[in-house]
Amino acid sequence: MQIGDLARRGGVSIQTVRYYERCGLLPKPERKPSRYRIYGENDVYRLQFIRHAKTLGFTLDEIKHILVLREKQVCPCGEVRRIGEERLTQIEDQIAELTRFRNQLARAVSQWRKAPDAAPSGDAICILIERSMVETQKSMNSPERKKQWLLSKAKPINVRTRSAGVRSR
Amino acid sequence: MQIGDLARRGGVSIQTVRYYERCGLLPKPERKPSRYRIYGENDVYRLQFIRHAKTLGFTLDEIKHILVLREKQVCPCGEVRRIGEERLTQIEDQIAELTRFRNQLARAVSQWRKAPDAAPSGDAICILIERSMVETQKSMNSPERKKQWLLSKAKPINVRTRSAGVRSR
DNA sequence: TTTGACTCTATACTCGGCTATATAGTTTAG
DNA sequence: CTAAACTATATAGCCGAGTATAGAGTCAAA
Repeated sequence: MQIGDLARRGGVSIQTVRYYERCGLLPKPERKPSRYRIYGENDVYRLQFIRHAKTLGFTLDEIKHILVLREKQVCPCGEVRRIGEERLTQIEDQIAELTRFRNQLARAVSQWRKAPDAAPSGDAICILIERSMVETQKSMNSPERKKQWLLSKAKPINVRTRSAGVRSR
Repeated sequence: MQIGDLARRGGVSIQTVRYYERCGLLPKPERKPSRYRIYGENDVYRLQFIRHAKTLGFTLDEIKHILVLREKQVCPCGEVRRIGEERLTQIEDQIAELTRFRNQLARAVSQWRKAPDAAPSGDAICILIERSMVETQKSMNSPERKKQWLLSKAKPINVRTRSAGVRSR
């Protein structure tokens, strides 16, 4: 099996396969005399594993860590549980934060719906925003910044950007 | 007023002020003969406006657009409303998506809590993840990818990274 | 044999909003 | 006068997970 087949079956692009190899997520494969990479079924499986771990919110670094443990014959279950719990907490924090944000924005927007347009005058830039500035400034307590876990998961399988045979330009 | 004072009063770093100028969010200021930038009160106000629009989820591009309208004496209220509604919808979509994700992950994690560790064997990589693979694969409908509005707002005023006078190294 | 499909490496670019560094000139307090 | 504190420009880097491009080599069918 060569790289294109692996990419198709693994649901990623060819560049992604090579990228994963560079990152150490896929092992350096054997090569034909032409230097073409040769893959087997276990590589397909590994790609699917990576894909699934990604849908569970694991970063590539974390997945790599798990794969390395596995290669050292060490059971990765503990790590997996730990990361899972951690990610769950982060997601919940993020939802809470987004919800607070949504409420603040919703309050502003609902007032904007009622408010009439105002011609620009003086130093003012946009009275809608400026009004909501005054209103929210009291309640603007900024929580300290945490690392964000931007839903990397939503990305849906990423089925080959451009199908084979379409030459660029 | 020179750049450091503006930055302090506007709650951003000096580099950010210059960055905003490059981006067209702040006008090119007058200069002293030494080429030092000179600012006035309206620049402080403008910075605060930008900061506040950012907390409402506006991107710098959108804020710039509003400021440009304002400079052309066009009332930006319509745009502001439109962007506000749009951002609100996006945030709500994002919360919904994150919540779905949270549920999926929570299901997996709660099973991992109960499951015993398993020594690595055969082709398997991590049975915890692999098990949740089989279980969720049926329900894995991947919604098409939308632009994310990663809570740019949480960033809390960004009060000068390094206080004046502390030299690097 | 030639065309088209495939693959190779290396490098740069994407997104957004900054931040950091190097090097040089200016201003102010003691 | 000198040293600290400030400012200037230009350029590169960060984060994550890839994507894009250039230029070259390989392989199979008609």
